[in-house]
Amino acid sequence: MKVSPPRSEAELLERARAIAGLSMAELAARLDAPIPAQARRAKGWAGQLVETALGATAGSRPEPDFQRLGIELKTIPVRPDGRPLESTYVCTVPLEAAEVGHWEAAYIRHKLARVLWVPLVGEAGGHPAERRIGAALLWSPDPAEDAVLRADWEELMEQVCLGRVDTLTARHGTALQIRPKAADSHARRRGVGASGAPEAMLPRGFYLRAGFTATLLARRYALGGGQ
DNA sequence: GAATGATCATCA
DNA sequence: TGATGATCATTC
Repeated sequence: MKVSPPRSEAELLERARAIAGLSMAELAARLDAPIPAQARRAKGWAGQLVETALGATAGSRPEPDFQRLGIELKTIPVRPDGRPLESTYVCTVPLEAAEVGHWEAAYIRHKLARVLWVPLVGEAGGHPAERRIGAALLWSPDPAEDAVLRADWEELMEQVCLGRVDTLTARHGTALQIRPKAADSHARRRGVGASGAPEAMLPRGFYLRAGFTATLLARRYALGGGQ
């Protein structure tokens, strides 16, 4: 089944409302999509299905999911109490010095400028198909959140630029962290080595910590309704 | 291969 | 139990 891109923010939010309350199994049935037999084979399945249902366009290209609207779509697994089960992948970490600029122009900042969060409610360890689609939240970082992200990004990217990627672990950063992001631990990309010269290294990704996304998802209740 | 979509498996 | 590092599927 093919869904056309939403023409407006209102249309996107209406579509998100329309699928809220469905289980992922029910959404899969509507879209005539198969359900992976094993949970460990289903990484990314829910996210891609919700993309299809809402009419996202980017596929695996480095573009916003809703290009015309400048909105990024993120599904996020949450417990029934609303707390995220996992951290959230954002984008690849630029490992070559030439790619690094300043926060205002950073790709990750662009990517997080406007995000439609779609919670998928379920228990830890449950099959993704059993999760239920929650109420979506269209979010932009407030000044405090932007400041936190910026501070983390500057600290982390300084290390990258200095060729200290190998000393960076997921323990750095209060909201944003850097973790491996690859098919396996043998994958290699070009980056700034310890000597300052280009060197092959493990690709990394930026992830939002669960504590950060928990707070941002909770904001809707604090403000009395979100969207 | 490298980007997207993420969750799994393990250990502190 | 939660966080870290490793891994899985799909697309371009």
